[in-house]
Amino acid sequence: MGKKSPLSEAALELVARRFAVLAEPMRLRLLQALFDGEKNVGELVEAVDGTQANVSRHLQTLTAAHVLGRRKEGLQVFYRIIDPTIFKLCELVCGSLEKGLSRQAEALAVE
Amino acid sequence: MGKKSPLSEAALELVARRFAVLAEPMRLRLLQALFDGEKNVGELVEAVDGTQANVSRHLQTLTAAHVLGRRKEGLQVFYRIIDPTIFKLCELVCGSLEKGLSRQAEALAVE
DNA sequence: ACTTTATATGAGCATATACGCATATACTTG
DNA sequence: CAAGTATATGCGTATATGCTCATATAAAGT
Repeated sequence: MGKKSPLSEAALELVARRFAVLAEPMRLRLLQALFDGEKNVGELVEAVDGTQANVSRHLQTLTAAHVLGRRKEGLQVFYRIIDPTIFKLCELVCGSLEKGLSRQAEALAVE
Repeated sequence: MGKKSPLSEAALELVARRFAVLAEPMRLRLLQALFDGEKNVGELVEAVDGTQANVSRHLQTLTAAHVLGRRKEGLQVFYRIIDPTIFKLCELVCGSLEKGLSRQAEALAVE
């Protein structure tokens, strides 16, 4: 597949949707909590300090987007990251933000 | 800087904000139009087939997020991508989506 | 100074979505 | 089958944001 052809409108909406899934602090906290492996909902609720209902909803969103995988074991449901690009995406953005912050730091130092 | 420490709430909001900036089809179209170099607003309006007002707003959003840079030349304003991570971010997401699509294609073929 | 051209912005409307509360569903155990 | 536990979901509300129309600003030419 080529790299230069412009994406169709439908493809752009998929890309946008993907970024939107990552555009919520609570969902990022969930992903962060899952960085070191699978957890069940109860553990996640505690890890991110949210309500059960809200955490559950965000987990649905991430699962529907194929970012997370779901595994049921008795009463509990375990979630895990199944999209390996998530790690790199977060690294890239964090790196970019660090540069931005050091830029700001410089500006403050100068003035 | 370490790679494993959990991000603060403030940092997570910055990361989320960054993803949110990329979570709109129109802004992605603008970025796509700028992939091969700087363009002025008029050219962008035509390239993405939007209204001047709307394009201008999205350009402000992207500029405020330090994704785009601005250069004024007479009556015209030229925008360009100044954040090099944008390219990699889009590549990663597109790659991930392609996998998703081929997964869907397989599923269709099987059933 | 007036007009024209390029870009930005204020106001209002429509839509999306995050959150909380309550309740439903699914599974286990007695 | 009743009760308890873990997770999901319907509903209402508040907030954010994208879009359009109209208008404002800024720079250039006459």
